Amino acid sequence: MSTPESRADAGAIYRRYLSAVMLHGHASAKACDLGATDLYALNLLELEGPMTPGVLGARAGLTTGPTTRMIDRLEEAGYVRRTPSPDDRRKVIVEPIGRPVRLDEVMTPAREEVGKILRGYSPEQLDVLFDYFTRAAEAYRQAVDDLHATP
Amino acid sequence: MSTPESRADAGAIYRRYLSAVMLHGHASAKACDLGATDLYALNLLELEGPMTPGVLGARAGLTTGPTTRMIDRLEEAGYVRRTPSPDDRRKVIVEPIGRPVRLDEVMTPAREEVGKILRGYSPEQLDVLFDYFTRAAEAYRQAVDDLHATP
DNA sequence: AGATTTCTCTTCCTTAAAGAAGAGATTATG
DNA sequence: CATAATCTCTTCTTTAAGGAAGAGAAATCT
Repeated sequence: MSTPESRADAGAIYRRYLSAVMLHGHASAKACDLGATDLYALNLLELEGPMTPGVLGARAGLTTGPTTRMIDRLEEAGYVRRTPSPDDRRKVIVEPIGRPVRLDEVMTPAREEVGKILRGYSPEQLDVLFDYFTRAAEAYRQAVDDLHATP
Repeated sequence: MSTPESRADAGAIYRRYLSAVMLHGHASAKACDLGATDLYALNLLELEGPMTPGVLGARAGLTTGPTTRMIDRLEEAGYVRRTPSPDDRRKVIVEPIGRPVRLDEVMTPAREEVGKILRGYSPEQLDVLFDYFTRAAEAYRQAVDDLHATP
């Protein structure tokens, strides 16, 4: 499982892994009646924290009309909350509410399975994995920014 | 970076990582004018290999009409190819075409950045990571199946 | 062989999400 | 202090994707 030959299809393994993650995310969202854009916004909020409808819409590639309605949907479904901005009364802050309950629930089986996998590693191995998670997350976040900058 | 305290927010790190991966996948697809369903189908094909429109549509949660049109879109965009099934002339096999060029291109910056990160690990550490990728992919794939089974 | 089922595709209709334009409120600017 | 700019939201229209129903070809069953 770690011979030089097997390292050759590292790319394939990695693509397969990414596909599985994406597939699962999508399937979970669909099971919660969450559209693609709504899921995108939730991921954005999870990753970057609370932001105004303006920037949220811009980063999701939406004009203001759809942005308002998307936030309406997310708020009604309990994923998000609108708070007036303290320093500018025109603005609104959209913040994710803890963990989206419904989504969390749907993802539980996968999380437990992954947890099982992770518990099979030694502390040193876990250090490697979480080091990777941290750095890869930042790399992907950065890549999204760049994509958004040069369309 | 590996103290017991930091292990406490393992969940947060992992969620953040998943969000970043999803976000990047979505953003890349959008940059290629790929809708959510089309991306889902591509991931499915990447993960499970060629399949008929029937099963593809079923696994994507579509009826036959939208399925045909989705495959039309993917085929026209060069992501997929239709081949007549050799053993049943009613059937069609939908197979992904190598790596989707356009999508591949858009994802290049992230891939290179992740490659850079991976090259920073020792062979033993890479073994751990790829072992994880392999097992997690299977876990997610299984979870999607289960989601699909019990809606 | 004839009837039935299976599979894909086509056509028409419905629905959900996105764009455009502008109103109302608030802040910044000259 | 008045004008302009900013921010969110509303309304109306457009577009893209999905559902329903059925046709045509081919396999399966009796």
